[in-house]
Amino acid sequence: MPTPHYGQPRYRAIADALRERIASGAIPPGALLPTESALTTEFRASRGTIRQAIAVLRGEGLVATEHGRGTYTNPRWQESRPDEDSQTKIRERRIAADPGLATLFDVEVGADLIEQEIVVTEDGTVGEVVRTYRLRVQQ
Amino acid sequence: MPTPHYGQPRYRAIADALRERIASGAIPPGALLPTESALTTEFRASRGTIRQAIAVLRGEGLVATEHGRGTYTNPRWQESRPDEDSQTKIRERRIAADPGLATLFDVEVGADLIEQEIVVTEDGTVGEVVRTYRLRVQQ
DNA sequence: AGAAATTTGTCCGTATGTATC
DNA sequence: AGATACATACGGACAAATTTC
Repeated sequence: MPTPHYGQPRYRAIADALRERIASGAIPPGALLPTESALTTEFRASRGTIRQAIAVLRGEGLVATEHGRGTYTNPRWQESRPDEDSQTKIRERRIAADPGLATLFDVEVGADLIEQEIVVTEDGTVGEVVRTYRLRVQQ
Repeated sequence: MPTPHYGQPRYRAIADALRERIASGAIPPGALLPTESALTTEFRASRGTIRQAIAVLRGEGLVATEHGRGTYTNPRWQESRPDEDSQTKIRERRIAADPGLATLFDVEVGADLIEQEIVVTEDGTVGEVVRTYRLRVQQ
C-alpha cells in the first residue's frame, strides 16, 4: 500500500497521539511506552514510521529510549500535579553508603551520603516512597 | 528548506566532507561513521542523498558498511569507545520489602515491592540517585 | 550460568509524492 | 519536460542490549 502524505505526515500524527497520551497521564511519568512492535499494530504503521514519531518526542525531551529496554517518559519533564487527598512527609538524613550506592557514586563503602525520603500518603495508605541520594547537601 | 543544486551535486559535497573527515583523522580508521540518520540531520539531506554519498566512499574503498551494524572506515579491527553522555538511566525491578519499607507500607517483611531506580548522570559523574518504591506497578 | 525471548538500533531496497532548478 | 533533491512510508533483515526463563 503506497503512502501519500497529503497534509500532515503519519509520523507527526502518531507523535501527537503519544504526546497527548503522556500529557493526559495515560502514560505516567517514568513509565514505559508501548513497544515499537505494539505501536506498529496499534497505528498500523511500519516500524520506521513509529520510530520516526518517537524520535520527535525524544527531540522534545519528552521521552528517553534505552537499547534493549524501551522508551520511557521522562520523569523530570513532567511536573507532578498536586493530588487532592495526598499528603507528603519529607525527611532528610545522613547515611553511610552501602555497596550498591558506593559503586553508583564511585565512593568508598561507608562514605557520607544525603538521603531524602518522601512518603506519599493517599487516603490513609502509603502509596509511594521516594528516596533520593546525593553526595553533597545543596542542589 | 529545499536545496537547489548549483554546480556540484549535494551527495558529492557530502562525500567530500566525509572523505576529508576520514583523511584528517577526525574519524579514525576502523571507527564507525555516524549513522545515516545522524548524517541526515547533520547535513540536512535526505536519507537517499546520504546513502548516495556513502556509496561514493564505498566505491572508493574508503569505507565498508555491514548490514545492521553501520559503516566503518577502512575495515580494520579496532575497539570503539562509546562516549559517556548519558543523562538519566531508569530501571525497574521487584524487590522484597525490608523491615523499614515493610512498616511504611504496612505489609509483611519480604512482601513484593516495585523499585524504580533513576540514576542521573552529569558530566560523567553520578549526581543523584532516586529510588521510588510502590506496591503495584504504576498507579 | 546459559539459552531464549524481547526490544531497540541500524541498514537495505523499493516506492511514491513534492519541490525546485 | 527532465534532472536532481527532498520527504515520507513500507517491509525485511541482521546486530546488540536487556530481560526472562
